[in-house]
Amino acid sequence: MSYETAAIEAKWQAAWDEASLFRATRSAAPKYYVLEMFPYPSGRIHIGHVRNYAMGDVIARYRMACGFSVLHPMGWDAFGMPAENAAMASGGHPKDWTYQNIDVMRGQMKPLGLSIDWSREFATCDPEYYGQQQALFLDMLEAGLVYRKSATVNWDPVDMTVLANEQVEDGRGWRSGAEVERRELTQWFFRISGMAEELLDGLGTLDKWPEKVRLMQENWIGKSRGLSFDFGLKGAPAGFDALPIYTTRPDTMLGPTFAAIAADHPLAKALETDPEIAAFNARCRTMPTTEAAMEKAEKLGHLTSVTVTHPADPSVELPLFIANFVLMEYGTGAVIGCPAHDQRDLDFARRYGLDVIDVFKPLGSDEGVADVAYVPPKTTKVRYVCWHGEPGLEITCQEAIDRTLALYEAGGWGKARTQYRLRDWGLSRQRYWGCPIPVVHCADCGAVPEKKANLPVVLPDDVTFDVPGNPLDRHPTWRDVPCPACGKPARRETDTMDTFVDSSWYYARFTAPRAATPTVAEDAAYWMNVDQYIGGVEHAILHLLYSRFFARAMQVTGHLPEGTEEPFAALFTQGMVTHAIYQTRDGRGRPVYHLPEEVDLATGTVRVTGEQIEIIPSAKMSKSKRNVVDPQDIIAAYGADTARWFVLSDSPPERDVEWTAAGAEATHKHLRRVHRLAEDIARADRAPNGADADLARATARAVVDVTGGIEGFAFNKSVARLYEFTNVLHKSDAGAEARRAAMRVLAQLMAPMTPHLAEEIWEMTGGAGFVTTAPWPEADPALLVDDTVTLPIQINGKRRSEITVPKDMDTPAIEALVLRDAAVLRALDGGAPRKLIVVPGRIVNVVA
RNA sequence: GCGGGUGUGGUGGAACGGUAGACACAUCAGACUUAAAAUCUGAAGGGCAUCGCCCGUGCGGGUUCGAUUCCCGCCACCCGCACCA
Repeated sequence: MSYETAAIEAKWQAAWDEASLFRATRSAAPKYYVLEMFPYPSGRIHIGHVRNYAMGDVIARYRMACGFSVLHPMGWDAFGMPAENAAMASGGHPKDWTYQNIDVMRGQMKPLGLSIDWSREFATCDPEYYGQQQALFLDMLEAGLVYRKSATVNWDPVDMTVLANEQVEDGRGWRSGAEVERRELTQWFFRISGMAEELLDGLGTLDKWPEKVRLMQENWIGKSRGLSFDFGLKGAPAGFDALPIYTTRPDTMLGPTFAAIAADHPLAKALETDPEIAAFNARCRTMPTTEAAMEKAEKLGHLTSVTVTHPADPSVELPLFIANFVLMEYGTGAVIGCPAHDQRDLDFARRYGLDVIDVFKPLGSDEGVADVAYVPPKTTKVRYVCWHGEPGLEITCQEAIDRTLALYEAGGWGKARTQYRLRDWGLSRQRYWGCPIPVVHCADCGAVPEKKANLPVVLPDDVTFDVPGNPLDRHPTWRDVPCPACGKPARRETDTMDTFVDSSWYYARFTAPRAATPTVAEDAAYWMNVDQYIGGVEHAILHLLYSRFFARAMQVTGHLPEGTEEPFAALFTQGMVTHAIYQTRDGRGRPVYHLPEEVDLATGTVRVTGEQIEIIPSAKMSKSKRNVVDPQDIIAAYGADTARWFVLSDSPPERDVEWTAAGAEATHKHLRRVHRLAEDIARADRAPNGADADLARATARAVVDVTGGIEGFAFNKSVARLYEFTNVLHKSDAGAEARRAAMRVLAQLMAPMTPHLAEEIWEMTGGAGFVTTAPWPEADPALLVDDTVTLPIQINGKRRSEITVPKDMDTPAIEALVLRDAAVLRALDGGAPRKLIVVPGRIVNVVA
């Protein structure tokens, strides 16, 4: 019998299915909830998906073998822009496109043999799902967690539509090429900032999250303590008496030389009677809205005729600028400029000829700031040149900050305040393919929540995408509904929800996916929280923070029980699968991307055209860059087990992995070798002999190491140990029964990674039932200890020799042996060692 | 720009502060073959040149008996930056 992957894999998948092995049920057993971030149905699965789900499956199958009642579901993050883009490009409907993609991708995933409970599958674009989301929204609205306010969007003046940041290229709309404007719209917001402190505190309990993710979230929430104060205003338009400011560096309050406000600041708008200011503000509003773009853009300002006066000393009068680097969304939309101690302020001051006042200097130096702002860590002790009448005060910046806060509070010039960088979550999207916001706008009653009885508010199917913009806005009838409050004709909200909303509670929905309420108390109580969540680092902030917010919001609204405020008990962030990008340039110098199979790497050319390619190494796989690898070919050629083993081996799971086609073949060879070995061992008839004990020890070792690798998310190490163990078993001349027993253990250890082959081997070698449900093997501790140990001998820190000694030999005895070692004698050349270090059980170092 | 990572042979990578390169890919040699494939066995960081030594974990410093690991300063690349999912 050869290793017929297709037949073997189909056989066992059918058998698992028949036995409903992966149907998650509440039971007396302890539960374990494994979840991989659900996929966006982009068209076909790519190798990154395989890596993600193979990892989750290892955990799920391992936990199942350990006796847990496992929940391992799968669904689809199905709303979003690509479906609308496809509709615009090809004339189809986003719904058809999405569901067809789901069918294709489900069809590609099932052959992988994942231990998924497919009975719980849903897509976020199912009305049964988003209807419950609308119910959640209404409850959150009632609980005061949702509100409306004005916010800026990217507006394409030619296409007359709102653009996502992604759709803005160099400040221009990606379709129209028109210069993008910022425009204000009234939009819905989740009050996530109100939970900033809780979300920050909660991070402290997440000891099974990567440190880096907690750090990133902490920095994102950005708690700071600073000074809140008002600048006085001179020459400002009527109604503007003061300019509120918040600064995290009150210790620099003696060095500001200017103040600046955002172009969208009310004061800046009021000054637009000056045509130059109007023009400057208009120019600012054509700048991209992303923080990265603003920070990188050239710092521009426009001097106003208004001046501000210092709160502690009104005789100090500073010029007021409107500046493109000040964001209205942050703080008060106005900043204090202290050039000596902020690089951005310094660049600005140099550009506009403003003074630079040193507030503090490094200890022992009288050097003033030139081109580089002096910004030491807050814990650094510095010399304050003149701190409120105390010259030469040598304290840390933090001490100076604290003293300044106290001084300003005492003087009534300002207030100490805690502030967060975290902004409220704008959820309105002016797009069709999303969850409709269940609100009706009534001329008399205002924004009225839809009645729960009328949910779901279903997206209309009869829409077209021949023109840009939101089809809901131009639908002839969908908008027209009676006001839920007064019954008069009113209009539906046509904005839909950010797709992040969909993915912020799906984990909870999986616990009762068909329920007529968002969740069911008993199911949520049994299954929550997710014990192991797995996904890409690119979600380290937004998705994970939003989910943590939603879990809390669902508690507030009674949809989740106590103890679920941290929905993901453990998080693992896998690395991305990257691949080189192959590109050429078109006539206008714009990049044209080529699929890996279209290029000839030997010559570095495109096969068909012979054009020379540029290779951009190691980039995130993306459809638009055409550097996506389809795992289908590997699965078709070698089977699912090979694909799974391949993506789990070699690279550590948290690390990005550069995909190369070579290697799948070799992986398959190994599995074939294991299969053949199992056949030999199953047939063999050989009496027990002395090697049985050695094999038993190697088996115990393998159990410990492979288990450790799985528990520690180091599947690559588990795989390496499995290779080693296979080699040992291959060479072992132990008796037939001993080898069969070891082979069964090998099957068990391989089962989470290559479940089909493992079942086949288990069956061949006389295992009972499914290897999938067989209890995870345990190692006999007695087999793990060796009675001798080999100690490397270092001379001056470099390995020169080694000795093998009994495990419990004492240090003086070891020292004596070491001093007789040939290499040591040679190095010492008759002299005595200056030092002899023996680390018991590990190493010896001779300092000559 | 800001926040967070990563960097080790030809390649993927391994290594509680303790033998750098486990395990594998690719390579080379041998066995089996008429031959090839498949399979099996073995070699291998670079160098000087043999049974010993030198150099080697992005770069430059430091701590230590000993540093891939800890500290300081750089460089390169990757992720995120709030309307991509």
